[in-house]
Amino acid sequence: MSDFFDQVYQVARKVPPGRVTSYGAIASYLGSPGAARMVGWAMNKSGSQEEFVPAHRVVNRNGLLTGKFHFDTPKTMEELLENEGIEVVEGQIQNFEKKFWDPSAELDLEL
DNA sequence: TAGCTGACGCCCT
DNA sequence: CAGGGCGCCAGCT
Repeated sequence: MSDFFDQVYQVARKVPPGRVTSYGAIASYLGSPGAARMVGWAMNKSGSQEEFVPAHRVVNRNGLLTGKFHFDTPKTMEELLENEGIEVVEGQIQNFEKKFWDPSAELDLEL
């Protein structure tokens, strides 16, 4: 089971509330810097997972909510983030640099 | 079965 | 400074 996808889900679940990470960061953490696309694709499949996956805490390296349209409504992602104390304007996370949570740095490759 | 696409990222022109 | 193209791995048609 523990495939690229599962790894992504596990890391995504480890993202603390009020923090966000990027697809590339997760991909790099898993050992495939160029597989950022897979992370996004995994998020899409996250709905099939029995365990909830905070896909709203995963954005692109630009801090932009690129996948907000994949939620029930385009506003869902923004609301979830703002609900955690993250300021979002026009799908863009404010102070993204400060909210950014790097698994490679925080988890220190424990996985 | 083989090919295309996909919620990204970085390099090159 | 801006735009376009290639690379990544796996799932879906």
